[in-house]
Amino acid sequence: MSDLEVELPDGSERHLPVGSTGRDLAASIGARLAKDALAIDENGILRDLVAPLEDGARVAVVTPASPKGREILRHSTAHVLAQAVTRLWPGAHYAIGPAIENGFYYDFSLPGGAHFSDDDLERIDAEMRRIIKEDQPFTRHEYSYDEGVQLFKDQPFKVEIINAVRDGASGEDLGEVANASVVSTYSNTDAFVDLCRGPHVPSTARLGHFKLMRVAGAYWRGDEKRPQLQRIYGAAWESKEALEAHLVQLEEAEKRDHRKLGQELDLFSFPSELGPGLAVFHPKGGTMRRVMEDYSRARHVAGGYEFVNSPHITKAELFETSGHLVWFADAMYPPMELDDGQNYYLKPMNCPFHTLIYKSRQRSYRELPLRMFEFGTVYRYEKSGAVHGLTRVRGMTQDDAHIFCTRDQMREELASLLTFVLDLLRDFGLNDFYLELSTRPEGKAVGSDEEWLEAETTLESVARGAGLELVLDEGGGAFYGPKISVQARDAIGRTHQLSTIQLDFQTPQRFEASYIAPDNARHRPIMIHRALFGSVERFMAILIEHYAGNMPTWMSPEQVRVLGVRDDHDPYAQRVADTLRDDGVRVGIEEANEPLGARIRRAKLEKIPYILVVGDDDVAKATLGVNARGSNDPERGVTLEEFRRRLAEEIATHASPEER
RNA sequence: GCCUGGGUAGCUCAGUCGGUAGAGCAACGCAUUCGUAAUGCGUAGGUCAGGAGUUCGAAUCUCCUCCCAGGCUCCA
Repeated sequence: MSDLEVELPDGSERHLPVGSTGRDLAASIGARLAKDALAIDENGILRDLVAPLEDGARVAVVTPASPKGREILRHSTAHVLAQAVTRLWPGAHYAIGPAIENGFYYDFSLPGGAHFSDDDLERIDAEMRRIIKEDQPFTRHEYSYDEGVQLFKDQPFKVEIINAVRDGASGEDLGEVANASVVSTYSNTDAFVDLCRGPHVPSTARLGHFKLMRVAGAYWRGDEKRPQLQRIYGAAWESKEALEAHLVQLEEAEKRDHRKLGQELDLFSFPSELGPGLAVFHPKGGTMRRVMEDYSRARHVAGGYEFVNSPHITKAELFETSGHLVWFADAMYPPMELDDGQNYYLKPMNCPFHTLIYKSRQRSYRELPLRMFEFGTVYRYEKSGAVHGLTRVRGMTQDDAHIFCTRDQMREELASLLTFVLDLLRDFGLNDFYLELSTRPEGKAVGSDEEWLEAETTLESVARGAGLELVLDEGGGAFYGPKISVQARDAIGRTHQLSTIQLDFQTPQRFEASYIAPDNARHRPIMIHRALFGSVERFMAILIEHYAGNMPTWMSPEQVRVLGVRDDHDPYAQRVADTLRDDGVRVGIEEANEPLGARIRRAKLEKIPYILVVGDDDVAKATLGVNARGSNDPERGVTLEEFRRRLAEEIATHASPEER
């Protein structure tokens, strides 16, 4: 009897009878593995456990607690969701249902234009658990395209997918497709059949650690001109523990939500009188903001930037010249028409203003690079459904600068800029970065191919020179040029787009900006747009979430609060506070009208870095009781001098009390 | 902009069948003087998001508008 031979991940080889399957392989390795196995990875392609093995293949058995295993679990759970929905809503159309990070979703169109409600999730959940209990096998079948179309004649979305694949469209974004020439399906015991590339778990009994999370609208194939479908999101994991850990993590993220903390810590609010996406900063949030801005200003002074200012509104002419009214009008507030017939616009960007400053007189090559910085407040008419806390607003302040330089200077300027950016972000406590290169947006860009190519290749080589991971974002650039963006991972592993650096050959041309070079002729400068925080509001939101509201001491609105044990200690508490205030510390005091415990509790809830408790011993010996944020045992008898020294160092190094 | 779900005191939330509104915290007043996460008593606080409708009567039912959340689309 002839054998086939496969290679395992550890390099060993295994012989099995011809016709053996992944399941046979797993069984030959061990009973435990056979029980765990969900599918196999054969030469990098995932296949069902019951698929016959290929001679000479490199094979790995896929188990649940692995990235590939989870993907299969999630995808299979999505199929069970679709089956449950079709049982509960006969005639429902199902579209696509891929595995996603932490779970899965499936898109539906219900008969008669019905919609899911939150209550339906419970019914669907119960139906899914029934299907899982029925231990239905997932069985693969293959058909020709025509057979496939016939099979799914009542499922228009499936037919559209089959036709799109046959017509050579990219299958990637469709989530579930056939391979080059066959339409594959998976069916369960009853009438449910789904178009799918596979693989799936052997049986629904292998599933069950899932939770339906929410229902949402989603456009068919992500296109807002196409019909909107009903999407159900779910989380799915390999075990009860893993699912619960994920749900706990969601709760953690919720606790860090800057909108919640902004309310609790009295930092900012969104009065409904102002409208969506328009925030006001309260004194504490205002202090935090001032500290961030002051620090940024100081770094920019040191970095050779000039400080400029520009108004919030301007005649239409400026944005006609810049191209914004052609390319960016969707995101601009409608114009105000004035008596003289002029249209005035709120500015969505600062660059045209800075360009005018550049043009205000003739420039010499000796002035370049010329770096102009402004905390520029801009207004963008975001779609009402897009605004989100401080991270997506309609009025925001950018830490915006434009650098005018020669082509020869461009590369070096970009390289030093990247160092400048990363240093600044590190000073705010972010350390884990990668870069993203966004290239020319198809059909929405100005400038010649040569210019774009030069800009993109220059940016790419500078990005590579930074030694960080670089990810390509095809077509994600601005209409006037490509960009590098710095992405940062926060304390709980989420990534945020922060700084953007954009290269722009277009604006100087459109405004006919020039400089006189050593050859005594006019030359065109190039322009670099860059915002390091992105926007002050958004950056603050990210930091609040990164630190869960426990801001490093230098950024805390109130750094120290002094509490006397009894009211006859208040004068000493006041002297301590005065001394610290003279040191430049933001210090508060709460008089002894309430029990000490209550005052400490309040200060803790406000996340103040240091609570100083002073009583009889302290008055006698000029000492303090130091209760640091994050610590459970307060320190007694610290001299005022010692505390001042420690605090000054902590502030200077941007450290937090938790790090001590 | 679109889909789903929301909006009750400064905050977090109850409010039954349609019968004109309640708690805790916060605020304010008085008392309390205390060594590391909630002292006691009292007072005040509401156009139930706004408007229209149904009804003898609306926080509650219907419609419209505004705002919020989660998604989609878009994006810093």
